[in-house]
Amino acid sequence: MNIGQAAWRSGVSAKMIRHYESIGLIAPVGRTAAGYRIYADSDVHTLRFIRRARDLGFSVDGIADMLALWRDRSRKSAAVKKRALEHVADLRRKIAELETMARTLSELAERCHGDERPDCPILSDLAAGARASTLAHFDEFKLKKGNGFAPRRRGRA
Amino acid sequence: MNIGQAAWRSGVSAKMIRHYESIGLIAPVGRTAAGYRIYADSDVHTLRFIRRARDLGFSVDGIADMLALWRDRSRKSAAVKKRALEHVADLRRKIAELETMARTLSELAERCHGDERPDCPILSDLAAGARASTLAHFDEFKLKKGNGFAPRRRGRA
DNA sequence: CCTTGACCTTCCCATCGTTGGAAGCCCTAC
DNA sequence: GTAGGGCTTCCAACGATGGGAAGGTCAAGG
Repeated sequence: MNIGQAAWRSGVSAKMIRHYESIGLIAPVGRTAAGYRIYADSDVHTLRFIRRARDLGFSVDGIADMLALWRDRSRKSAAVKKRALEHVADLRRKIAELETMARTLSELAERCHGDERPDCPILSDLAAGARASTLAHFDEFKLKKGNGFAPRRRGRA
Repeated sequence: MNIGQAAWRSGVSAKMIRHYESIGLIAPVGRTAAGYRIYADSDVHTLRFIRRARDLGFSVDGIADMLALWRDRSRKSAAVKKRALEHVADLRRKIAELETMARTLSELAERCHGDERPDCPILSDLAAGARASTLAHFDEFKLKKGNGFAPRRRGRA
């Protein structure tokens, strides 16, 4: 079958199939005399695997790992589980991050009148700026710069 | 002060300050004869506002909106609240998405022995592929393609 | 005076996953 | 044989950020 049908059957767009081939996630498939890519059912199967992994939020690298494990019939399920749990941990981290944002922002919004008046704790918070999360970067910065960086007087700033 | 100190004080990297200027999020600042950008305390204040908004997950467009509201002293707090709550809704959507992934994946991982044996429900699930989330695309696809697209026989695929 | 080193400038490239478009060939149905 | 779709490749963009090169500038110190 052509790439269009493979895309349709797998749920991976033709565009992405070509992309995945170009970055080496999937091996190049055969071509017709005219240069059209030819896909077999097994290729569609692989593409569905990829689609499903993508839906679970795996990165391309992660998908590559999972694909390799899938194809390795002597794999240990421990290896698969490990990968999966690492990914779950990543997801949880991300979720916690977003949760913090959402919580902070809805707390601020709750305290906002939301009427005709201009005063609003949301803007006040943003304007105040220097708070916990915003202060963290000072350390990052000092660390990143190899330190010895602190409030030394800068030229004629 | 120079860009480096403005970056240090605001928590926005010099790189990003230049970037924000180039995309019009912040107005171009004055320059010395040598072309160095010159920042005032008020600029640092604006940069901190941006930094804080970014920490709350606002996109550049969102930040631009918030900045405009901040500067508009006749704004209605309702407008600010609306924007903020829209963003919270976006965050919640994202969180729900990630939650679904994490939950699915940890359920699968829970059922995985995680030992020397090769069989693993995680890989089985990925390989099965065609399930709820993965089937959704058929509709998307048909819709996107203007329909009348269904299983019509394709040439000699 | 000249060097050193930290700073600044612009410009290009990379990331990550995905989509869009353009130009042009191929295939099939009518 | 022509219209229309599908296929090909290549180039670009999104969002936010970082890395680095090549070169100008500034302050301090020998």
